[in-house]
Amino acid sequence: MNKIEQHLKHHKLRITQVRLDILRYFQNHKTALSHADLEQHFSKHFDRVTIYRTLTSFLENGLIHKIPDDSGIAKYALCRHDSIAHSTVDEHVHFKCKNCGKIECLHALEIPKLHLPKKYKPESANLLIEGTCALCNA
Amino acid sequence: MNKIEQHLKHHKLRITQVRLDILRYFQNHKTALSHADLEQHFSKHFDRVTIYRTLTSFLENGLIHKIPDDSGIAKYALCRHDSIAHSTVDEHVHFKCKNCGKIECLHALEIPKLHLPKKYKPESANLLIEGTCALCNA
DNA sequence: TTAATAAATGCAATTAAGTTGCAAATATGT
DNA sequence: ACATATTTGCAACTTAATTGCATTTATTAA
Ligand SMILES: [Mn+2]
Ligand SMILES: [Mn+2]
Ligand SMILES: [Zn+2]
Ligand SMILES: [Zn+2]
Repeated sequence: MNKIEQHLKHHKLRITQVRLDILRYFQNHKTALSHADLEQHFSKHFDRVTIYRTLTSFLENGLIHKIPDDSGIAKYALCRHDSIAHSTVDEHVHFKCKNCGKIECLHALEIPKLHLPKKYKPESANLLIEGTCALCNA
Repeated sequence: MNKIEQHLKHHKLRITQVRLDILRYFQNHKTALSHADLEQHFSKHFDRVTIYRTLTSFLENGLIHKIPDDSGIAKYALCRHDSIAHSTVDEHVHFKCKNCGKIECLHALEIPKLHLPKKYKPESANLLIEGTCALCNA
């Protein structure tokens, strides 16, 4: 039982080929991925609906998170609680490059807590910064 | 020439019935609206494509802004530069209620500037806070 | 090792959001 | 009132995502 299989096990997901392959693919990419990205790469091997359902199962079981942007196309990236405990919701900033279009997780940057108007109860937050990324500025 | 007509004129848009009606509708609603919301209300009077194109023209001409959330369904709200100058990009926080589903602009809350990693050049930012709103907590 | 079973997959069909082309209608400036 | 560029309605189309169902597979327990 290798690392990736353990990762699935740990999140109570059955070990199947599509899950192993897509999980590894996420691990090898530092930028967020859309269904279309995965379909492009895996359509020879798996049905597009299976890819959708794989993303859904990863999302529901906390392996990945969804990153909203104004495009309306869902993008996902790995959660980083590679630690033992299945906890610590890691809320971090996302960066979208206007040049190359890629979205990155800035795990080092926390989203600052704001003082909301009376009676508003915050539970989670999403901060997306747009601009040009390090690579495109090089 | 009333207030709403002037608003359109000021943004170099021709004065048409659908624009007057939809602009007024935005002014009367404090929460963000989707195309579906507008279609629900206006389908008797205007074609759905016309409503899409009205939103696009409002967006391109700075009357409204688009608010990204994880639903993938585009929501829009009025920009508030009712001032004379066509400027001052007002970047503010948005709040989405997990109970009633409504999205509000928190114009009073600015998005804090963060220190990004080297070579990243920020240009704009979107912050969406989710939780329960004042009304749902009352 | 096998058998039982719950879960996952592939495929076809469907829903839903948004876009495009084009002819007809209309707003605006002269 | 006229000329013209813009806007509108309608039909068709694209794209993203979902659903139903029969088949296959992973897991657990005999
Ligand atoms: Mn992230
Ligand atoms: Mn707003
Ligand atoms: Zn870039
Ligand atoms: Zn609410």
